[in-house]
Amino acid sequence: MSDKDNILPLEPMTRTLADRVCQQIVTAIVKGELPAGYKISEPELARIYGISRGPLREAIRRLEGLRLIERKAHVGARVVKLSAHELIEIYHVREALEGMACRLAAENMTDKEIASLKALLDQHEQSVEEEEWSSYFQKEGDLDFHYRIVQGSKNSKLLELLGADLYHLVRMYRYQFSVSSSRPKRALKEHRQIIDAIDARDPELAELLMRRHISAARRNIENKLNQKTETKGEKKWLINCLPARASVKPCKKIIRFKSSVLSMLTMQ
Amino acid sequence: MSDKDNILPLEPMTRTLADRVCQQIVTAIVKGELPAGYKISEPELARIYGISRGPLREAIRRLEGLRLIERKAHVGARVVKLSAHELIEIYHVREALEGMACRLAAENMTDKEIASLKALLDQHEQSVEEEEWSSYFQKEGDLDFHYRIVQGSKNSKLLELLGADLYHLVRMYRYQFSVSSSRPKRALKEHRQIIDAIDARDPELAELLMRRHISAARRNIENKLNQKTETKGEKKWLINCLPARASVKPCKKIIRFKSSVLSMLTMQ
DNA sequence: TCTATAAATATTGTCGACAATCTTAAAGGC
DNA sequence: GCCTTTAAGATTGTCGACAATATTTATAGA
Repeated sequence: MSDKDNILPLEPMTRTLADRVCQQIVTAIVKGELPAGYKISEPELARIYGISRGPLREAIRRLEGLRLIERKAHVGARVVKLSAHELIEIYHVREALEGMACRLAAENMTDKEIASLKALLDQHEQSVEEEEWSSYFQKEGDLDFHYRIVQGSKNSKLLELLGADLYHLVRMYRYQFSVSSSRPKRALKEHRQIIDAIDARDPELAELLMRRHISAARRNIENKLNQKTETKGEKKWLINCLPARASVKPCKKIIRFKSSVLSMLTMQ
Repeated sequence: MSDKDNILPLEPMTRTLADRVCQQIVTAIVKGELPAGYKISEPELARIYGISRGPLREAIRRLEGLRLIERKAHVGARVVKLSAHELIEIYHVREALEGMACRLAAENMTDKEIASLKALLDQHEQSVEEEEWSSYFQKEGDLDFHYRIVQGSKNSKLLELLGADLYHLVRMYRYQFSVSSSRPKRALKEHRQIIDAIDARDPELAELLMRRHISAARRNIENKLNQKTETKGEKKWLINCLPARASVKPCKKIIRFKSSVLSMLTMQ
C-alpha cells in the first residue's frame, strides 16, 4: 500500500528470472550476439546467465512463441535462420497489417497524435537536410514512424501482432542486415503523404499510400537480393551461420554485422 | 535409420510431455472446459494431467505466447477473457491478412488446389440445399475454406500468423459463441465469387472480394452485438467468467456454450 | 580404407523439494 | 463496529538431481 513499491511499477525490472533472461536473449539474438542457426546449449546458457535450467527453458519456450528460435524435441533449440524468401514474406504481411493500421489510424488517431507525428517528420526532414538522418532511424519504439501509426490505429491485436511478433524479426534485420536506403528523401515524401492522408481523415487513401510505401520497399529489396544472388551465386541465407557446435565466444564476432546504421525496413 | 520410427513421423504423438499437455490445454480452452477468466492453478492442473509442474509451466509459457492465457508474476495465469471489442479488432486483422492471403493465392495457388477448393464448394452447396450445411463448418483445418486459401497463398508467415496465432482464438469463438449465420446462401455465393477470382488469376479482385466478405461479417457481428447490448445492458464480456477460486468441476458446465453449430467467423 | 555396429558421452526431458512472494484470515487497536 | 496490522496458509519461482533420448566416438568387420 505504501508508495515504496510503486517507484518502478512494472517494466524496468521484470521480477522473474525467466522474463528477464528472455528479454536478454531477445536482445542477444537481435544484436547478433547469438547468431542465426546457433545451437542453444541449455547448460551453457544457464551458466552464462547464472540461472538454473528451469527458468531458462521457460524463456526458450517463450522465444519459440516469438519465432526467434526453433526447437526440436530431444535435439535442442536453434536461433532462427532468416532467408531472403522469408524476408519478402514478412513484407507482404507488413503491407497487409500496416495498411490496415494506417486505415484505422485515419479513423482513430487523435489530433494530438497526428500533430506529434507531423513534428517528428519535421525533425526528420531537418535531419535529412543536414545529412544526419541516419540517427533518426536508429531510434526504436515510439520514435518510429510506422510504430506510431500502428499505435494510432487503436487496435490492440494489430499492435500485438506487429509489435510483439514481427517487431523482433524486424529489429533483427535492422541490426544485422546492413543495407541502407537508396532514397531517403523519397521515403520522407511518402511518409509526409501518409500522415497528410491520415490528417485528412481519408482511410482509403491512407491505406493505399502505406501499402504502396511498403510494397515499394519490398520490390527494392527484391531487386537488391537478385543482384546479390547474381554476383555471389548461392546465397540463400541472409545471415551467416556458425557450425552446430561452435562455442559461445565466436558469437561476439558477429557484432560486426551491427554496422548497419539504417534499415531498409522503415525506409522504402 | 529403420522405418519403425517413421510410422508416425511428427504430429500424431508429440513426444514431449509439455507439448502434449500444451495441446490438451489449448483444446480445453477452445472447448470451454477451461472457461474464460479461469485462474490456472499449477498444482491442480499438474495433478489432473498427471505431470510435474516443470513441463506444465513450459506449456503455460507457450500458451501465453499464443495469447490464450495471461500471466502475472507471482500471481498466476488466467484464461483470456474475450471482449466484444477484441472480437471486432480480430476481424479487422483478419480482413487485412486474409485479404492479402487471397491476393497471393490468386498468384500462387496451384490449379489442383483451386479445383479441389471448387469441389469443396460444390459439396458445400449441396449441403446447403439439403439444409445439412451445418456439418460443413464444424470441420476444421484443411476442410476450411479460409484456411485453404491461406495455404494457397504459399506465404509461411501468413500461415503462421493466421494459423497459429489467430486460429485458436477463432476456434474459441466458434465453440463458445453460439451465433449462427443469418445468410448461409449469400456467404456461399461470396465464397464462389472469391474462388472464381482466384481461378481467373485476378489478385486485385480476389483481395477485394475477400475483404468485403470479412468486413460484411464484421458489420453483421457489430449489429448483433449492439442489439444484445441494448437488451441486456452492460455485457462487456462475450463469455461468462467464473470466480477466481472456482474449482475445476464447474468448468464442465461451460460446455453448454458448445451448442453452436456454425460460427459466424467463417460465414459472412 | 570404408562401413556398420555398439559403447560412451553429452544433452534434453522430467521430477521433487526448498525459497520467495502473494493472498487470505485472524487478532488487535481506534 | 470498522479498519489496520500481523501472522498463517497457499501459490508461484527457483534449484539440483535423475531418467530418457540423441549424438559422438571407438571398435570390429568387410
